[in-house]
Amino acid sequence: MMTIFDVIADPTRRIILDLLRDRPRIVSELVAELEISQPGVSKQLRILREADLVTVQQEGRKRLYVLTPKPLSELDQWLANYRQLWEDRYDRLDVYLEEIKQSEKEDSNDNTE
Amino acid sequence: MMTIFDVIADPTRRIILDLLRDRPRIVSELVAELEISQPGVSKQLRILREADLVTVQQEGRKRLYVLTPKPLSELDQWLANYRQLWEDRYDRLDVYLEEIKQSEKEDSNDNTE
DNA sequence: CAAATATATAACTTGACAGTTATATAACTA
DNA sequence: TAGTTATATAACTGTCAAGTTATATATTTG
Repeated sequence: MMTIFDVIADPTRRIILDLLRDRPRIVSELVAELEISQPGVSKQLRILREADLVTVQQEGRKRLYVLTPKPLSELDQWLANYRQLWEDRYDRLDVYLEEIKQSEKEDSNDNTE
Repeated sequence: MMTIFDVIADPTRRIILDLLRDRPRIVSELVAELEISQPGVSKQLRILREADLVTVQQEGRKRLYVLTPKPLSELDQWLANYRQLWEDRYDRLDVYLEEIKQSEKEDSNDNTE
């Protein structure tokens, strides 16, 4: 099965999600925007459906795809563990070590021989 | 080249990031935690390096890997476009449509024959 | 210096997945 | 009902990346 990480890794699927963020779309609209074949689009839509990132509304012979973004919150939760780290950058070991690395780089000029 | 989406899509790399979130580690420590070979770990570390998600500190013959989480903010920015959508769920078209879908499902019980 | 340790790189294999074309299914229309 | 439109599914192909083993590189130690 595909994790949410796998699902959003694909650029085509991200484009679809971004399009649906604006408004729901029928398949042919998505096909028009994406530069791949109609079956290719349907294939990605199936994956998005199985990940519960979209739902479908039958409209006669058309199908309206609607964004249901809730599963993205899982990604958000994972990210939350890191958010703090990149936000307050000043009392962190990694920054400290990077500074060391920088000064060592500057030193290492005379070692070249 | 690999996008940040590709980088975090791999479960091994996510484990490495999560381990480094706790504290910096030398390669052999990471190898001990992950169930793949040492070269396999080194390969993923290279990808994390190229994505600027980690930096290395040479410590004698050991190498200390340190998390530098800033590139994850790109992912965060992408997510930000959706966060609002799953948070306020009550005036959204998608929820409305999902309710319709639900009641239609309940109706379709008598069609089974 | 030789042996041992720590890590990286090279070459290779394999599996998965995105895209393709061809076809099926279903709904509307003349 | 026959034809057309809209979408999905099936079968196939090619690419790519994750892991492997073997080897190279670099550092420490006796």
